[in-house]
Amino acid sequence: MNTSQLHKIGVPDHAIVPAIQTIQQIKASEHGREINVKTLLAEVVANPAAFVEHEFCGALAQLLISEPVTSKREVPAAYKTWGEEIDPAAHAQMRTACLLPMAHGAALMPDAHVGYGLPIGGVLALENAVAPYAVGVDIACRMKLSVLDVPPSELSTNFERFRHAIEAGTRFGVGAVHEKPQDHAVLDADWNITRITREHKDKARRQLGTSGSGNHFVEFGELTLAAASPELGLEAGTYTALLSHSGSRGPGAAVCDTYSRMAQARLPRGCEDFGRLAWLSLDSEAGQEYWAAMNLMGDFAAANHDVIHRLVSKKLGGRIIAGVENHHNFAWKEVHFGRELIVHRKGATPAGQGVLGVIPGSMADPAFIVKGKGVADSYESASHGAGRVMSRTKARDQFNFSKVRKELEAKGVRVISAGSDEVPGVYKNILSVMQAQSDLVEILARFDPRIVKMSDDGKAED
DNA sequence: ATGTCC
Repeated sequence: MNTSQLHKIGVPDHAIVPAIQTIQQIKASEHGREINVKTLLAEVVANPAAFVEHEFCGALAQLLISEPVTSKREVPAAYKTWGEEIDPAAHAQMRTACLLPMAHGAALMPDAHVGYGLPIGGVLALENAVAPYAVGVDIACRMKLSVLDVPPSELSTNFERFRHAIEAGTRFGVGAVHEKPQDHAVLDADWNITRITREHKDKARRQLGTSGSGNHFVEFGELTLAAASPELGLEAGTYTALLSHSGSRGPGAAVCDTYSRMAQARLPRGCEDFGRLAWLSLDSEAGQEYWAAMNLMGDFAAANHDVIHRLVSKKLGGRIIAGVENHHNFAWKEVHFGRELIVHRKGATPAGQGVLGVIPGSMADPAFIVKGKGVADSYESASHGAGRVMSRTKARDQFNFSKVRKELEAKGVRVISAGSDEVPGVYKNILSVMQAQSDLVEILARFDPRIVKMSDDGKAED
């Protein structure tokens, strides 16, 4: 039996080596070949007390019984909150996260709402451990904005040209792929670092350049700079820009699922009820594997946006003259308060001193290019958007998209497609959210959406 | 947010 088979029958990390030694002793013994070691070890794991006198399994059983209890923190780590009117359930999730044994601290962004394990809009700093659901299902869900050398006046006069560029350049929906697979250097990376990335490489190839579902979008809009920006390399003025919101699609979801299951199965005694907040030590093999796979998914998600922008700008016949991009579901090794920490941002924008990012509002409201101020208490983070105020199911009951579409057209926003669960009314006011984090980020430019495409299957969660 | 092997 190998390590992963032993994990599968419930042998904890610290008992793997003794378990292998036990198997070797059994196999070397007189009747060893007649014994089904897998069944035997499973019985020992299930009820170690019954095996303490066992000829071969006694030592292993004793080790399993004396398995140390890992204590939750007695007092939760502190976290600071930006913004008002955050769901008490999101605060409850954050307090639970702050009880993790290796929690250093956390922060809640003004767009926070309930998610699996950690709230979306949550920042969590752990010591030497990574929690897959504190990164999120969509590993490296991210934003990319490209400024194009196309006059912005075209946005209102030439809808068909922009619509065609989006429709031809990307694909929407759960499971969406490009019929003609695209290529990118990320496919030359080593996808054999883990079994799950190896098995998803072909799907990654087919999904390069796709936008998925839920809150993901591709849109054209008008970018306004009130002043020249040396950071962006642009003069004051208005520009046509392309903005996309997508992530690591199927491969990233598979990585999260695989390693979160593994982490949950290995929660130590005393910590079983952390559920989806389960973590992997970076000293463990599984932790190292997740870290490597997560980083590959970061590169894949960036490549995904690269391909979207390459294809859409080519179909449009425009040239990219400037741009900004950032992950907002990811974990980084960073130094804060003089310590190296694993900073998880799940629906949070990196906002270190001088770091650029994009924070979108909704299809009817502006997105902002921001520059971080490096505030320590937020672990140098900001929100990743406006934040939902309404569940998707409630939104689908409450809104009729064809009616909303007309209202949006009156405001100068043309929607190619979208679901009723993504109408502007399901989001907080982005201007209030930006106000609530004005100490965290400075606004460099404003992007007003004009031509929007989202998935219309409206089934996914963010 | 994903895809249909808990």
